[in-house]
Amino acid sequence: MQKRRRLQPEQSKALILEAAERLISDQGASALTVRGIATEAGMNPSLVRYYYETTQDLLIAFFQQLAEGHCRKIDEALKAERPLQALWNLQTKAPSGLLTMEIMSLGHRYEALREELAVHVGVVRTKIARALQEACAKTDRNPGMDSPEGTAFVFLAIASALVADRGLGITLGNTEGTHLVEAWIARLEGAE
Amino acid sequence: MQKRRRLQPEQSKALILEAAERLISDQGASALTVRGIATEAGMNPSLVRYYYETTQDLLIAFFQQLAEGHCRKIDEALKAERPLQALWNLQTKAPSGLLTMEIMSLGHRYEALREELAVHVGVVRTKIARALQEACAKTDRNPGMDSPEGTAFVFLAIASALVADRGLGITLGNTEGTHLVEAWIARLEGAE
DNA sequence: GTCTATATAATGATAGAC
DNA sequence: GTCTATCATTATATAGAC
Repeated sequence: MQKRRRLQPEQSKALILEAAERLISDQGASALTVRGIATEAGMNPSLVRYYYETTQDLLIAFFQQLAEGHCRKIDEALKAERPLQALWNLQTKAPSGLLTMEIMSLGHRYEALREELAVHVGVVRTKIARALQEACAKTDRNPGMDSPEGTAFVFLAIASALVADRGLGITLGNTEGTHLVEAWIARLEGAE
Repeated sequence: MQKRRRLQPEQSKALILEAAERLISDQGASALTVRGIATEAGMNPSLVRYYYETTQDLLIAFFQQLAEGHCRKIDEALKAERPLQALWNLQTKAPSGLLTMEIMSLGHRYEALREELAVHVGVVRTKIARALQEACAKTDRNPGMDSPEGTAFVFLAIASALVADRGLGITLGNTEGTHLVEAWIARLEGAE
């Protein structure tokens, strides 16, 4: 194998995590091997292990970066004119269709990842719950929203299912379900 | 290894599929190996391959059996006094928490399984959509339900998320989300 | 129908040269 | 920081004895 030109650690690490994301998205969690990542990133397998001792370490780093980016995008969406619709777009229009599902599956296998995942989901749901409350307060519709957390859970559940379906080629009811949610959002944000 | 007493093919096949279900539920899709199944089922690895040539063949057989059982349970639930609540119980009280998620992940990997999965999801959603229509017609509430398929999609999305959350130890908003859905069902079935 | 034995390939992991 | 070389383990898969 040809020697790569010497890179900064941060560059190599970034290449590794990008390769991991591509592999999981395209081929599923079970395709995530050290060798596969190395090939995908155009480097030697040993180099992957040099930066991440175990597969779980790599997964944790990968997920933390993903979660951080996700939180940033959520905070951006919250500043939009219609935050709920922006959040809905963020959660459903994501290009990496099955990534979330594969991460849950990996969380089933790796205890440490599962804990990270649980924390992140908690943060996201709390953010969305707050957005729901604020939308209700602003438009005076449904001002006594019974449970923002419960509604946030439902909101995210539908978005996840939509993305998973798209990844698996399932379509029955998706368009109509999307319309139901978007109509509900429009009503809540007084934009109908 | 001690020789097992000679079994009927159907018995051995059943043992294999049961072992597969336990493995996937407990340890995730990536734990599904011929050796793992054989150990779990108390038989020789070669015997597993005698009945199922490839892992994909085994998965297809496993899923078809699972899907068949699922359809049977749905049809039973449809005969209940409150079919929608019975369906909700069926979809959310399932003991095998992460099984559905793992199967979707496997579907990501195995093309043939993905197709089986898509067909089954279509059948289930259609059954539930019909139940929704009938419930509306019966109680004269929301008689012009705009989209039974869309509502069925939403119904199943929330149920799946609930089960996945339970498997991963995520709880934020689940209780409240459940109440939202159950109240909605009660209203639809005129049982409030 | 059940098992032993084995071939082949891929896995995670380690030691060490450069 | 990057690579070669190698190990033990585990995977799928076959051939054939009983």
